[in-house]
Amino acid sequence: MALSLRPAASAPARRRAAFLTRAEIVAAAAVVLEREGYDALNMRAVAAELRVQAAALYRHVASRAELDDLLFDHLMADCTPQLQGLDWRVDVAAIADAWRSRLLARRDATRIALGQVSVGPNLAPLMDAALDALGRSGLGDADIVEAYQAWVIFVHGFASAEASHRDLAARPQGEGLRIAPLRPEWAKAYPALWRLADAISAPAGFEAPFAFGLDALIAGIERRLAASRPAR
Amino acid sequence: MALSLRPAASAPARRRAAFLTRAEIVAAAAVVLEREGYDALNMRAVAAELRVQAAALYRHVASRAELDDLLFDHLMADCTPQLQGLDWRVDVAAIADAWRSRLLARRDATRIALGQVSVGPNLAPLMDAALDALGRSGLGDADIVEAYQAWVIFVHGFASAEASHRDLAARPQGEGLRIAPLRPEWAKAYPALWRLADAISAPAGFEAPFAFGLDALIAGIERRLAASRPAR
DNA sequence: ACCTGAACACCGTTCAAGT
DNA sequence: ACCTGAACACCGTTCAAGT
Repeated sequence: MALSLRPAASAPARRRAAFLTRAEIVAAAAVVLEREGYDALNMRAVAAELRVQAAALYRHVASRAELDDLLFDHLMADCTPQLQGLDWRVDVAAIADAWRSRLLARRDATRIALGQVSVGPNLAPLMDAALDALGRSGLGDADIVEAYQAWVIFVHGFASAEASHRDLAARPQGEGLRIAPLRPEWAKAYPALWRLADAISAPAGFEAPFAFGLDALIAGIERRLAASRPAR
Repeated sequence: MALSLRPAASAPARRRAAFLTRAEIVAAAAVVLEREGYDALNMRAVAAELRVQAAALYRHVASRAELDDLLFDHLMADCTPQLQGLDWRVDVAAIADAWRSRLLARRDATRIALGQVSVGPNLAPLMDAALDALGRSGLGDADIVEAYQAWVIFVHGFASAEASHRDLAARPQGEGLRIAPLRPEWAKAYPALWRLADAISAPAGFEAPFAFGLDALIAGIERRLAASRPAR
């Protein structure tokens, strides 16, 4: 092998000006995610974004799982909307809309959210706003927690379904093979499924069913309130 | 190297009696899943369960993703409950309960469901039963689809949350580090979160919030019905 | 203390060669 | 036609060695 004639053009990658930080790593992960998607997000890609070796990341984050945790919280930064603080129903709906919109606005955010369990500095104000709004309805603590669980599962579930439908629809055509090929012999056995299959696999939109579910949950809370204080 | 003195004791793994089949592969995948969990489910493990090389599987399934699809449908076999077919509300609730129970009864089923999009022979009757019951409410087709979407997302979302909470709680202690360590300085900034954090991270149970959400959705359908035929 | 270079175990997938 | 054996690319993670 001949020695390279060029000096140190692509040289030993001169040391970085400063040390790595967790925040820098998380921000780089967010860039990779937005640009290449979750399937391309890995420790080597994040390291390359920072012009660093993958092993260097482990000095600052414990594992890939922890990075995902930190990343998800990062994606939810400044998501809490301005609230009027008067009508709890309005606020609960506003937070749900903001949360859902953010999940859909950050590429593959719902795929990361799945393994997510910890509460970071960006998720905390969002959760607090939701719990506070639910509390202003007059519900007791146990009922607030129940309603919150149902509400947050609904918001995340809907965003996940919408995101994965959008991904599927955007496939190069042919990759979409995995989409339900309903079998002809089911026409008679499963008439309701047969009749509605197209509408289900290519829904007109997600706003309407989202609003339907959200309204139903809010109405459910109102009914519970009415039941708990029977007379006035 | 000396020749082995033992004859064909652990010999060339005598050929299988019959050819592999898709059904056999899916069943083996289900066995591995139940015994070792989703993290240990991979092509080599499924192949080993069948005493076959991993590459052999690709003659019968296109990819790991397709195997997951087939596996999920397999896990939902015979899940459709006996329905009275009279009151749609009762039936919608019964199907939701059966669906949720099955998701929770099959180890890591909710983790597979996430990528799931195709409709197999076991999912078809379940979906048909749900759509049929919703249709018996008197809703129009567009509304049936909306209600179904909200309903199925709620059922799957709840089962996912319950399963992942159960997994987390079952960790050897110490692995649970990823559970939200709320920061002390949040006590004042996020009082609602602070007050309810314990109840949220260690919910008393999932039956109650599940029933709450399900009732709310059914009540939401009733309200829509009432709105669409104002007088009788 | 922090990062590099090299390695290890693991996993989905392909492919030529056997039967 | 189906399966084996071997390989490839890839990924999370570890660790001794450099600075």
